Formats: sequence, C-alpha cells, structure tokens
Amino acid sequence: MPLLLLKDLPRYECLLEGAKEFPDLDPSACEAFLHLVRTSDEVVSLVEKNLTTRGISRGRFGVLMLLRNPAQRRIDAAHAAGDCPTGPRTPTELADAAGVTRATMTGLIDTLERDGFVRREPDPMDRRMMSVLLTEKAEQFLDGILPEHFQLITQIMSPLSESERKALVRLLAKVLENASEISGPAIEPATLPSLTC
Amino acid sequence: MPLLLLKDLPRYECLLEGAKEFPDLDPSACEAFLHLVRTSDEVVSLVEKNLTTRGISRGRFGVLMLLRNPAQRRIDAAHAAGDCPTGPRTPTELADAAGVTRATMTGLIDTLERDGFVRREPDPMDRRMMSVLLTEKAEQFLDGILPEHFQLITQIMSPLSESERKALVRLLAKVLENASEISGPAIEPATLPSLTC
DNA sequence: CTTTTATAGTTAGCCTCCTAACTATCTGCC
DNA sequence: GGCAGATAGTTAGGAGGCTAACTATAAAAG
Repeated sequence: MPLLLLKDLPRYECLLEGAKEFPDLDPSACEAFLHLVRTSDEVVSLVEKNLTTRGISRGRFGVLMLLRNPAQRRIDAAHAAGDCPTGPRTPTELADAAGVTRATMTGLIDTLERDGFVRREPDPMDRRMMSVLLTEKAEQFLDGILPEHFQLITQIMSPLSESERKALVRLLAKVLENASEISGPAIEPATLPSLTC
Repeated sequence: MPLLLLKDLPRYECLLEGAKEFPDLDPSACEAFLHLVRTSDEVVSLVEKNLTTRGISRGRFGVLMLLRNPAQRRIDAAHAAGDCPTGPRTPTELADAAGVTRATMTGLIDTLERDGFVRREPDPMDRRMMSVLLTEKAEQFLDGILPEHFQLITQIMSPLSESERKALVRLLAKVLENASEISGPAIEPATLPSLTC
C-alpha cells in the first residue's frame, strides 16, 4: 500500500527549491499533501500489521466489519427509527460500502468462505443475488480481536487532545469534500442509503 | 490501495454506539483515524488516476521522482553545502527511500527499464551493485507531466488556507511521530542520510 | 410474448505489493 | 590465503487491487 512518493518527507526548503523550477508547485500544498499521505500510510500499516499477526488481512477484516453491523441487531431489538435499516448483505452492496469493485469483493468473499468466516446463500426472490452471512466462527473471531484493534487506534491517536482531533477531522473533511468533488460529479447523497451505521 | 474499512465514514453517533459494546473504542480517536485514512485514500486515488491517464503508475512515478532529484544538479552547479550529496542511485537506496522492499524495487525497475525510462549500469567498484539512471526520455516525460501533477495537488489542497495547512501538518506530524515510535524501535536519524532533498 | 437492456456475480489477466529463499560478491577474522 | 558472515540484487510464489468480458437472470420496451 505504501509508496506514493517518499518514506522520508522532504524538507520545506527543498519544496521551495522545487517551486523555483516548477511555478505550479505550491510548497505548502505539497507539504500538507505529503504529510497526509505519509501519515496515513504509516498508521494503516501499523493496523494492518496487527491484523496480519491475528491471521487476517486488512481487506477481509473490512468485509467482516461491514457484515457484523452490531447496530442492526441492537436496532432490531429496540426497533429504532428506520435510518439504519440493515447493513450491506450482497456482494454488490459490500463492494459499494467498502469502496472496491465487485470483482475484488468476489475474491475477498471467496477466501473468507474458504476460511469459514462467511457463507453465501442464494436469494429466493432474485436468483441473480446472493446474501453473504457471517458464521459463528467469524463473530467469535471479531469479538476476540476487536478490543486490541480499538486499543491500537486509541494509542495511535493518543498524542492528540480532544480538541486537536476535532480540528484534524474538520481540516480533513474539507479536503475530502473537495477531493470528492474533483473526482466525480458526485451522486446526490439522497440516492445512497446510509450503510455505515 | 483502498479499503481499510469504509467508503462512507460512520456517523459519530454510531461510534458512540460502538463504544458501549467495546470499552476500548475511543470514539474521537476512531473518528480521526477513519477520516485520516479515508481522506488519504481519496487524494491518492485522484493523483494515481491522473498519473495513469499519462501512462505511468504511482509506484513507477515515485521511482522516477527519486531518481530525478533536481536539487542535486543545481547543487552540483552551485556547489552548495554538502547536506544533499546525491540522491538514491542503487536499487537498495531507492527501496529504502521509497519505503518498499528490494524485491518490489526490482520489479519497478524492471518495468521502467522495459519501457525505456531507466537503465541499469554495473558499479565498477563493487560488482554486487547497480546504478539506476534516468534516460533522456524519462526526464522529458517528467518535465511534461509534473506541472499538471503539481497543479492537481494544489487544487486538492486549495480549500485550506496557509494557516490551516500549517495546522494540519502539525497535527499529522504528531501522529506520524507517535506511529513511528510504535512501529519500530526507530533507527537513530543520524545513521540515515538525507535522501529526500 | 418477444426482444432489448440492465443488473448480479464471476472469471481471466494484469500490476504492485509482500515474504522467503537463492546467487554472487565483498569483508573480516583466523 | 581461506572460510564465515554480511550485503546487493534477483527470483518464486502469494495476496489484494484493478479493468474488461462473460453468464445468468430480471425488467422494460415493442
């Protein structure tokens, strides 16, 4: 996952130097961009390494988390307002929620099924569709690793105070919103159901 | 590159909900973490898409940038202080600078050489070593795409003011430093030469 | 009712990343 | 000098991304 550019971030003077050669190079923009990518790479690789020692990859873990969707169970019991109806269940829904292609999701589900973490069930209504369901083994597995997973994230973010975290989220949200606009005409948010609860 | 967890970021209430089930889940830490990873994924995929349309992958582009090292030439001419001696030249140096394994770098150099962007030259002093050199074609190629590349980064970061960029860099640097400490006992910085100038 | 079009899932082939093992060379120690 | 260990580069095999094309089914259009 690493390697957009550099492991060691360039010094600011070097960016200023580069700006002389390339008028389009905005030093503060580049600096912020490189810090963003580099930091994300580092924290992702920490989390990924931790998951790998537990015997699961980042992608497969993501799928299990999407399927777990504990809010759904709680809401089933509490019959809360219908804004968190059910989590993703079909390969296409999972792919959309995870931000990968359907082909990639097929591969992830294949290996998860091979390892006994999920099973596929055909949809009786629409014979093109499948439901992907967590097995008991997967639920126990998640319950076993999630505490440490969350501890690691807490530790990674520990140098930031609450207000610094809020500030960081605010700044990142600005960048993300802007990037989303650049990347695509953007589907109007009303059309996509809230799958992330 | 995508998919640590989610394409659509969870609402904060959902994190609070999760914290009830998992005492180790720190909602503000998770929120900041997820925003960081998600935003980085988005901006990286933008840049990567732009590079792909120009016919080069992210990884290969990174290698070319490391080899380009315009500061070196300028410093050769200006015989500046020796703090930017020469950029990485051998596969091992390139791998270290890029943060990938030597095996991965071999693959990248293979395809770059196949496409005529670099050539390998044996080191006359140490017959185990190779020097990797940019071709004229690669330099022209980079000069052609870099302006637009920097424009895109400028555009991505455009919603942040100068002071917001500084604030973002400061916050990210805290997280990165912490993560580096967690991930490894950390080699003392004196031992690794400044390759990123 | 048939034909076209859209959708769900899979398959095939490519690229980049990894780890582990291998070859060749150099270095240091007797 | 000669061998043990370190180092540079490559190779082999795996995983997870991608796109493009394929199959089967459903929905829409005629």
